[in-house]
Parts: sequence; structure tokens; C-alpha cells
Amino acid sequence: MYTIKQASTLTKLSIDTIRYYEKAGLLPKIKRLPNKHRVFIQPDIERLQMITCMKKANLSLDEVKLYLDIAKTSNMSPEMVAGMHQHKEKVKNQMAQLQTVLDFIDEKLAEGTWLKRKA
Amino acid sequence: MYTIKQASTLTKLSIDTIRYYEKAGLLPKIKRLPNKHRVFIQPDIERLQMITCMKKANLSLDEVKLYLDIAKTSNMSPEMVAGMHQHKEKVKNQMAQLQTVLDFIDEKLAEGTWLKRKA
DNA sequence: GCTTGACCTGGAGTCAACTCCATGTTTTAT
DNA sequence: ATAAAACATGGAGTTGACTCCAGGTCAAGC
Repeated sequence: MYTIKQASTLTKLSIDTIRYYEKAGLLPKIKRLPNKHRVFIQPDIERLQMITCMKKANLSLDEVKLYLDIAKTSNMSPEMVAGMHQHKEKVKNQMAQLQTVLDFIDEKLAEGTWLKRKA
Repeated sequence: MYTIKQASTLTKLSIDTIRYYEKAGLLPKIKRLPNKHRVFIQPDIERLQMITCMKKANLSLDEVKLYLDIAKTSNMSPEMVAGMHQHKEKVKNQMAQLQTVLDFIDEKLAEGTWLKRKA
């Protein structure tokens, strides 16, 4: 059981962002204390972390919502399955691009090191 | 030698976006014809593609600019080297997160398949 | 010589995703 | 019982990254 502040610390999302995500329908019904304060439980924290992951995969909040909704549905329509396959390809593709960036960084670092050694 | 339209097709960036990147200082001086039209050469195209890669790594345009500027400098200050190491960790971390998303997708797809087979 | 098409510029407009603010309630410490 | 802390709400404001638009230039074809 966590307060919103604790949830914020755990997820590294701001308190406002968490409330914003709730408003946007990305979270399930968050429990409240009698005084209206939100109470976050472990699965809520994990969900927030998954949202962060998906955002890093360049999904919009709407897309994140869609996938999380699908995750709840036990039977997926063929379109959903197709959509997920498609998205999987997109993510793979993006990982390849990230690898390009890593290579670029390594190359530059190697150059830097080389120059340093030479000097 | 490419027109802006060809560059747009090659990079899948809109013409406006390419001009925007130029204004933002992410491109080197682009050659012009006497009639002021831009002429893109191969390295320009590659640079645009690298920008796309870096953006997918969740770098802001300012950060992209910074790294591209560093790439030009032959000797990097220790802070730059440190910054790049740091960023490398960030990118790696992000790849791990993407992997999480991939796993999530695979899991959901597996479930869907399973349910379908059962039905 | 006039229209068409591809390009130019400067600047305004749009959109997603926050982020901030004013105001209000409830519990806790003095 | 007054003050301070931690939360709440609704809505306005901000930011980054485009995207669109009005008005203009230039070269080519009819």
C-alpha cells in the first residue's frame, strides 16, 4: 500500500503525471481512503512501470491504453493480434536503431580515447 | 544530389520537418541552387537518418544537436566523454525496457493463440 | 506571355503530454 | 484551536516538435 508520493518515488513519475494517467484512463480504479486519498498497490506500481516502458517504445498514451486494454481482454480479435504483430516488428526495428546509436557512441568514444592516447 | 522532395521520400521525414531541422541547426550548411532550392547530398541524407535513429532513442532535438556537434569535434572534453558514457547507459537501459515490451507482446500473443486453439 | 509546379520564407497554429496553480479538505502536531 | 502537511479537484498554462498557410520566386511547357 503506497501513497501517491511513494508511488511517484517508486516509478519516477511526477505526482501530477500519475494523476494525469489516471484521468486518461490508463490505470484501473485506484482505491481511495475515506479521506479521498489514493492508495496504490503493487500491481498499480507495475502498471505504471509498464506504461513507462511502452512510452519508451514510442507508443502514444492512446496506444498504451489500447494495449493495456487488450491485455485485459482474454480473447483478442484477429485485428488485435495483427496489430500486435505489427507493433512487435516496430519495436524490433527500433531496437535495431538503438543499436545504431550505441555503435555511433562507441565509435565516438573510441576516437576520443584514441586521440587521448595519442596526445 | 537530391531535391528536398527526394530527401523527404528517402528519409520518410516531411519536407517541413527537414526544413525545421535545418532551422534548428541539426544539419550542416545545405547547398543551394542559384534559385535558392536546397540540394541534398548523400551525407545529408545519412545525417537525417541518424537524427531519426537518435530521436527513437528518446533524445530531444537539443540532445541530438549536442551529440552531432560532439561528433564533429575531434577532441572531446572529459565531460563530453562522461556524458556519452552516461547516455550509452541510458540507451542500453532503454533497450532492456523495449525487451520488456517485446516479452509482454509475446506473452499476450501466446495467450491469444492458446485461447484460439482451445476454442 | 501565362499557367503550372516545385520550391522558397516567416510566422501562426496545432497537438500530446505534461506541469502548474488556486482553492479546498482532512489528519497530525503544538 | 490553530498551524502545517499531505493530499484532493478543475482548469489554465507551458513546451517541444512539428504542421500549415499566405505570399513570393523561378523555370518549363503550351
